[in-house]
Amino acid sequence: MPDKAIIHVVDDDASMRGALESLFESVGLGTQTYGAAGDFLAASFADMPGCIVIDVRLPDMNGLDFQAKLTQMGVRLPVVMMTGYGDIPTSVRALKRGAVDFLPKPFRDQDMLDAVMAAIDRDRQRRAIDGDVSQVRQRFETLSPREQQVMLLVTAGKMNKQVAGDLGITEITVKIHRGAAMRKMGARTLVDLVHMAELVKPRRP
Amino acid sequence: MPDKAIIHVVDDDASMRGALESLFESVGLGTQTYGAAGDFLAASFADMPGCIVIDVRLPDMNGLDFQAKLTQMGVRLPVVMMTGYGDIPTSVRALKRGAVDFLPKPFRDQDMLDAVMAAIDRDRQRRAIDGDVSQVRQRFETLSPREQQVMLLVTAGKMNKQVAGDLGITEITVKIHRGAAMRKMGARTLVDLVHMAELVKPRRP
DNA sequence: GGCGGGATCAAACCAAGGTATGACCGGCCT
DNA sequence: AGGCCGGTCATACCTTGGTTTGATCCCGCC
Repeated sequence: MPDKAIIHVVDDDASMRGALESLFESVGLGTQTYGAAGDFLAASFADMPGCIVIDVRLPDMNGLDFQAKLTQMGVRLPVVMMTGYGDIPTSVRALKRGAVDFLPKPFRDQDMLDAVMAAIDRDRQRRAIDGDVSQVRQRFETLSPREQQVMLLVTAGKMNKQVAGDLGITEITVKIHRGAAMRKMGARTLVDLVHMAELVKPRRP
Repeated sequence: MPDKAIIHVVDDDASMRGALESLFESVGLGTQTYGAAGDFLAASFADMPGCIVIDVRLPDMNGLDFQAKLTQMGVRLPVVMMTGYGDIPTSVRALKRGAVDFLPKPFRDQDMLDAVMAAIDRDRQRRAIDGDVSQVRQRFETLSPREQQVMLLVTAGKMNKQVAGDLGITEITVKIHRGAAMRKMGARTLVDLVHMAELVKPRRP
């Protein structure tokens, strides 16, 4: 494990914060606590792997709005919801919006730990994927505009001469751009380049 | 729309079955009703697009077991759960296992229709993807064993001579198998073949 | 026995991919 | 002005990809 996971606990009940903190610390998980949703959103924290454990009903914000806020702010930590007075529609909505779990209070320690572990796992997976994608995107940005065009056309299955035709240039020039793209992207083969182009293009949120 | 969607309603309450049937029919959705989970599971039906609407608490089976049974039987219709006496953990479990929605009774007609529409949509998307995948897999099966091997190695980025080395044959033979694979798979370019190999290989359930 | 399919290989040939060298141009920054 | 970068192109040369023709071998099936 490179980074220790951090659990962000958001609850207005101080005793609950304390209980969760000692629970998480007891299994070696780092913990950060907040008394209000706003406190968390205002806090700047290193973007470390982990998750958020939050009560759906807080004085300053409800869980659904909190989720929306996170999305809007680009915070992509998985969320585990808990509640003392929740109803089914709320739990359904939370899960549909991506919450990992939804625990009614009181819950068993083990259930909370299971939920948190699942959330951390999801976060690690997302980070691994996002890391690859952004690395490839970053390299793609270092290509000159022409090189980018050529790469996209080539990885769409066009032959050099077709690319040349599409761009109104000669095949030789295409070869040069293509070679430069391969070098800069670190692609050994065309197949590699195709897979990278896959990561550059699509949107799947 | 090629096929009309069918909603499978499973509930032991006859009046609920009737109410849902008329609700769905009123918006042009085909409906099939069952008084018990076993009735549905025993019924053989054309695999048409649609979804299942089922009460979580039935005399012969609960909703969670029903979901497991569906998976096991290879029935992949989306499930909308409903209940009169559900609790949050049940709803959470159902959604985590893939249910599209979970509606407490009584529900508003519009909520049920929204859920069913979302489920049908999900089903159509799945069918579209599955259709492509199984079509490619089917074509892949028509390749001779050698052609399959060559195709997989080539789409992994290996050069013909490397493939030849790996398989202990000459480059010429590789070219022949490769050409045959392209023809049989209907791939115009290597890029096409790479994308098809993508569909043949992975598992994502 | 003969027939077909799968697998193997070779020779010959053509098309496409890839690199190196060298050159010219235009814009931009110092 | 000079330098750098991006883009363009050419010539030359080599590697890889891809097809055709033709041939051999083995195996299972009618």
